[in-house]
Amino acid sequence: MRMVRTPVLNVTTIRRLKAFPWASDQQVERLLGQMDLHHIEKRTVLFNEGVPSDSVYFLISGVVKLSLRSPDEERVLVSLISPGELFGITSLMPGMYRAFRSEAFSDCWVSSVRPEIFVTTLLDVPFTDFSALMEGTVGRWFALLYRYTHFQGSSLRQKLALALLELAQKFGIQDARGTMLILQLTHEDLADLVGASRQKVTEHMQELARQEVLLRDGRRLIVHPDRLREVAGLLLDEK
Amino acid sequence: MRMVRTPVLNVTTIRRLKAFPWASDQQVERLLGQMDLHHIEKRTVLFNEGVPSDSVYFLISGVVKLSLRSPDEERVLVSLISPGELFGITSLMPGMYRAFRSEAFSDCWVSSVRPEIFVTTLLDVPFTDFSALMEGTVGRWFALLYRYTHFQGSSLRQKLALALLELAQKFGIQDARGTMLILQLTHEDLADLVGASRQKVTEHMQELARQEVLLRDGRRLIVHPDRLREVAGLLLDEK
DNA sequence: GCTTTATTGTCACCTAAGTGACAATAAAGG
DNA sequence: CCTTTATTGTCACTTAGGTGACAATAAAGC
Repeated sequence: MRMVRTPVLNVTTIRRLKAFPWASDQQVERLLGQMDLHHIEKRTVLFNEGVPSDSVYFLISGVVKLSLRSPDEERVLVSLISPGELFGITSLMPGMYRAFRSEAFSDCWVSSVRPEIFVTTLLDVPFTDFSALMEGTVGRWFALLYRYTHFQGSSLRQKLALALLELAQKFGIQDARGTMLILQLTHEDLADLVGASRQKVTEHMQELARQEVLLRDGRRLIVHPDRLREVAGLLLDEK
Repeated sequence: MRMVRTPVLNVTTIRRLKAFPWASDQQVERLLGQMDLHHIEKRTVLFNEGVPSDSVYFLISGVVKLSLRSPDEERVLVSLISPGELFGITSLMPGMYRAFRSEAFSDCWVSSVRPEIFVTTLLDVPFTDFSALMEGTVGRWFALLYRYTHFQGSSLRQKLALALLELAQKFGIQDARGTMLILQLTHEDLADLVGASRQKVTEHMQELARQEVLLRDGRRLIVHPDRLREVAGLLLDEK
């Protein structure tokens, strides 16, 4: 039997980890009183991508790994979390699902708390207000991060589909034939967006048009989000 | 002479653009009273990467492009902003510099406001508190987005350098020989992190060791952040 | 210390995408 | 309408990195 000594979680620990440097001792103490402590063994999954976000986590010791599965079932390692870091912060935005899987990369001590408590303790403001503001501001960054992490391990074809999907959400209007992008994009713009050459984008766009994933009306694009999602290798419930 | 009609910027406009849906009419009105309005011609640069962040922007009409220059002087198109979106939100975190260049992709109407005013009007909380909390929570996402956007148009060698640089910041301790990563990483982990094959990572790691950008002490890595930055193709003042 | 398992090193071969070069269209400007 | 310029289409060729296969080490378990 392996002995595990429970770490002390007090203001001193928090200060040593350089977490929440702006918060007062009282605030930190109040927060600590409402956080619980878990010991997580290496390779244990804390949460999976796609599940509802209902806690904020704080890493006390060990290393946590954030990952994602790519279209070809490989795992993309998105980030490694070091002690003193918060993670699982999709829970600070309303109705969001986990974007990444988090699992213990080594044995860890982790503390968790409900996002409402986290916010109201550290900032004297109603959670719903804070949360809505977060979504309106940082939500866009998040969509970007989503696209870029999904680019990893994707083919040009899949990257194009992901990029067009994002454009359809932002610039699409419904049309009898699908979703029309109200935007004059050249193949060169698309190439810059997915990090590819103009020529290959031309080739793939023709291929996508041939397969009726999209069609061109002059220089306007009309796309089928469902088929794009399929091409991008996303499950139908994602995003 | 081209006529430009100044758009009306009132609560109705904001509601039509579906911006700040959570805010009350009074809040929106107070905010509008403190925002100014600019007409920006196509291709005009609003801000460049690397300059201090001192305003939040709101796009009323047109399209704004966020971009980045890659190691080989190409431009990476990071995102296209649609009407109703906020951008330039690095200014919501303390002391941050612009990560991307923003320029008008078409003729635009843009409104701007100081971040302190933005936050205190929409949320009844001191800006410094809000800003610090943002940094402590969302700041990590931002670092991730930074790495992923810089991956675009980089070679495996450069991606490895970027990834190791991030790891050095998180898991590095000073050592006589450089910055030691207190982390047992296999080449396979690194490969998952940069989206490459294990074999090629092995080859490049040896090459980097041969050029004394890093050295191995058993399974521990000791890196030279300055040389990594050079390999990654970052200017010395970046990050 | 010896066996087993994980990691690293190396190579030949394959493939997706980059590149240069140019023709074919389409849009824009007078 | 005609000219100029931007965009798209196509192709042959090159290249970075993926892949499979296996040997050489190193670490872990007993």
